[in-house]
Amino acid sequence: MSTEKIRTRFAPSPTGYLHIGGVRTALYNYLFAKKNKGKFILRIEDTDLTRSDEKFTRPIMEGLKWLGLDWDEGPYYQSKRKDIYDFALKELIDSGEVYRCFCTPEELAQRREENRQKGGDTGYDGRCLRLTEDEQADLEKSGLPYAWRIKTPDSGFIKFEDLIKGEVSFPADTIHDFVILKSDGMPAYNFACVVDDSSMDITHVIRGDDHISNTPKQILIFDALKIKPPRFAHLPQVHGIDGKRLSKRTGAVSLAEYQEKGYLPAALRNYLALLGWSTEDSQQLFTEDELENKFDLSRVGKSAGVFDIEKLNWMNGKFIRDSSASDLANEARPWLEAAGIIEKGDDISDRIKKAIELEKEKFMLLSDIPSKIDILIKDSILYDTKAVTKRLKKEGVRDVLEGIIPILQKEQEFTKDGLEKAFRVFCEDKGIGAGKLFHPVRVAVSGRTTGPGVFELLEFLGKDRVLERIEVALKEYVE
RNA sequence: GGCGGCAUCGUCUAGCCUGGUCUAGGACACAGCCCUCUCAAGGCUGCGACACGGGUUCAAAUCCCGUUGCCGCUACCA
Repeated sequence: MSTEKIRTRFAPSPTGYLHIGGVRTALYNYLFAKKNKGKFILRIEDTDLTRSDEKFTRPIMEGLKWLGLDWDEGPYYQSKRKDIYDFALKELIDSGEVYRCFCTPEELAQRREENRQKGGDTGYDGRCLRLTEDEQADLEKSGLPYAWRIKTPDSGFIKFEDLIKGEVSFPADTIHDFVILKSDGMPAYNFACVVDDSSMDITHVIRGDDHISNTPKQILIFDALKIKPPRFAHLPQVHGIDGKRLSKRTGAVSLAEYQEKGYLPAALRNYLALLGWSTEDSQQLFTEDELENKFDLSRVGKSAGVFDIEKLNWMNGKFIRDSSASDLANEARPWLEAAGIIEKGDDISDRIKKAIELEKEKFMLLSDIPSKIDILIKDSILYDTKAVTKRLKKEGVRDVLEGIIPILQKEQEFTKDGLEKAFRVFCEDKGIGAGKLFHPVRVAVSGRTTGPGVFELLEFLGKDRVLERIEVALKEYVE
């Protein structure tokens, strides 16, 4: 065991919302750091001045926090670290590892297209490397903007040992001299990434495997800088149900959407952890501590996974059922307010918590809560047409309901046990099946065929409201 | 096209390194049954996979080679 202090990082670029695949990458970085008592660092990769926007950094950070992925350091912004990249570039200039390139992006794109048509190599042809010193000086004097390219070897192999994929090897001649400093003065991705990973002492680079072909380029930069590269772990991709990269068409892709739909952070974390990682016994449900203790990069799979919303839904319901009514009520506050079940800023009453407790096993999402408990909380209810037809517009219902009223009135305690006993006796006396009474009563007092057990329902509503609703039902719906 | 990665139930996966205990285990979904005043929850049962083709071996999901398929990269984007 080395005593090396583990440091991981999540490095999103602020060019849009927080993608769910990115969130999983962040989670794995976080878990790996926690598991090894290391540090998790947040770095914002905003070197693309045209696509980056400050307005995206906030939702990214809020999303991470919501999921419980708090970072130990940062956020560092690459756009504010220009001096560091310039310094590294200076080193490479001094050691002769880089050269100026005066080709414009347009020229490059055109040449690339031509080469592609011809079916040839699309990489940079190294023409600026062949510029004579005089030519170079002239071009520079003319004020033409230029970029810096790194010299890459044209024979041999670039290999590295990936913690997940094993040994990965690239023929060097497939990697052409690439730009490390753009003509606007900003570092290109691979350069900024290398300089930062090294200056931030990142020990393990854990990222999506769409970066695997960037890795040899980065290794080349590390080598040129004479720095030992970190360890790499390339995570398999997360795909949509169509097997392609996750896209809007195949479901929600932004973390915010899951939050808005009523998923619990703990459930999403659990689900995402299992999308690519597993324990030997295939354990499905984890507490936060278990996740941090059991997570292990060596047990991350190699193949891409499909994001399965059905399983997430099940897991969310599972976590909801395991939550206390009081915690649930607090988590559900935004939805309760939106539904008018509580006023903005009000305390959540014990009555609401009790209602949540009664219906807890039926929620899949937090957003399901209001529509399930409203019949218990609101003053007036809507009668479902189908429920009315099925249970109230039947022969004998009037007799039964009218007959039960005095029984209800007589009930002093109005507890579920007492009520049940009274109801069963009533059925016995009348010689009718329990269903003949229970079903109409449920619909009469709740307007629905579904909900808590009738006696829990009656007890919760209380005598006055029960009687009142039965009267309404009798008057409006029963024939 | 070139380069790279990947391949076990519909989906997430265990097993593969260290061949036999695998008539391939778990979970979601689906179907049925049980429980039951409804809806759920829960329990039980069922359906369902080693991509294909060659080797190696007494024995292969596991090792080797090839084929196919899928995905990614191939930018002065990250």
